[in-house]
Amino acid sequence: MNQVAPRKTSANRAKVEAKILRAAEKVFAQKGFSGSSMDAVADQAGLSKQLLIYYFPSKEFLYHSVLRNMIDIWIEKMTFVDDPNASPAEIIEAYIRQKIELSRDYPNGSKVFAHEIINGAPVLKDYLLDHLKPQFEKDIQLINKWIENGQIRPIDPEHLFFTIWASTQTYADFSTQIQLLLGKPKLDQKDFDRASDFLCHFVLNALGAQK
Amino acid sequence: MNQVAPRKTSANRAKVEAKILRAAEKVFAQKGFSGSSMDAVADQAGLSKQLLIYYFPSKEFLYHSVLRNMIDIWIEKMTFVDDPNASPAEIIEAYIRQKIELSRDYPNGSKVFAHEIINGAPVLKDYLLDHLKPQFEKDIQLINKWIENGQIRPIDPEHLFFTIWASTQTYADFSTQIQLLLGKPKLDQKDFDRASDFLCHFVLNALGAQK
DNA sequence: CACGTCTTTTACCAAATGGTAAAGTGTTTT
DNA sequence: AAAACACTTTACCATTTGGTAAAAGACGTG
Repeated sequence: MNQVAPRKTSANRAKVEAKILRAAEKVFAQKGFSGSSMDAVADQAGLSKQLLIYYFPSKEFLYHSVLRNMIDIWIEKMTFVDDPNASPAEIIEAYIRQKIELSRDYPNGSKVFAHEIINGAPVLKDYLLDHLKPQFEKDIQLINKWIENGQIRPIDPEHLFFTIWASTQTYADFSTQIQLLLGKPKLDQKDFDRASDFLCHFVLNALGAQK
Repeated sequence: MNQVAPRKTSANRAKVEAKILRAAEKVFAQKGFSGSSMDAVADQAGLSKQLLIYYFPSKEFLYHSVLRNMIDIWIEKMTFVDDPNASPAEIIEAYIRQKIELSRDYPNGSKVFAHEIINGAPVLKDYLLDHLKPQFEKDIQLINKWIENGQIRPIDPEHLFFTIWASTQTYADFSTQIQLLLGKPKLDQKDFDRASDFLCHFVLNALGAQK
């Protein structure tokens, strides 16, 4: 039957699986699903292709696992925190900062999603419809309420989200371009802070939202 | 029986090449370079793989041709029009609108670039350094002058560009997601107009730029 | 130590991939 | 009409791809 102690082998397996998922995330981030090979993932993870296949029996399963590993935290950060006591400015500022943190902390995850969406979201489409869209519509309503109450300027709430998503995720997805133009080999904490500060001021000014 | 002037064969070749480039753009847009096969491009163009290879002797050459085909118009639209008589608001509004038009008119080109940049810009890096960066730095200076003159609020000019680029290109690159959330099978002219209007108002308000 | 279970390696394989070679067809030029 | 050129098809090929099968090793438990 089942062991009481967390069976040494299982513990090991979890570690190997985590290592593989990190490696796969990196490879898929660069080349997308079709452009990535199991061999490349195995190399990146430091094991043989056959062993990789032992842990993840197919490329599709591996890809789905990578997505599943990120999707919940991802969608959570794409929706507002529901705090009825906070002001619009506070909610939006917290929102922007957490999105930038996501780009900083999970650049590969962000790129995997970017590939998936550019590709037409063949895998994530249903999930986005079921989980992101309802949240999105709720958040739209909240923004419309703010507009009705005169708390922010009247703007197109849908496009506000598209703009915030795009301009926060660009620090992950297009980091190469940004590094190139800033003349930096890599974006550091200061760059992300500047990005957050810029975007918060920018968006709050655009909305005419007082802190 | 046949035209003498612009050598019938050459004229035909130009047409076939154009057809192939359109097809390749579409395929590369979906899967990126490594994810695309010559077979897929040939299929999309409606000819045999061998014939495709006759016109474009290698996949790399085809990819480079696709990029070369877009890059100049692309970089041109990423830089300000130098009109010393126009106000900041006018320049920026024109800039945003032309970027949105680019997303509307060349969604596949935009996605090919997106793949290329996400991938680390292996092909375009040098070109961006040589052509985009100098223009970028010139435009930064112009914005700093506006700030000094009190024509717009003081903001981080670099990040202003990153935000405008991201939020205009998202209507091409992430159109799947936007369609999904707007509940539309395709973005139409009205959607692009709304996006332009939103972004112009949004950015000009954020900058405190009077029209 | 012998047993079953989990892990790793070795050996293979059919399909897809980018590409070559050359034969055949059509068209233009001399 | 013949030579020269441009286009298209057919045949082929080495490598890479995702994946299977099974043997060999590692290891804790009875």
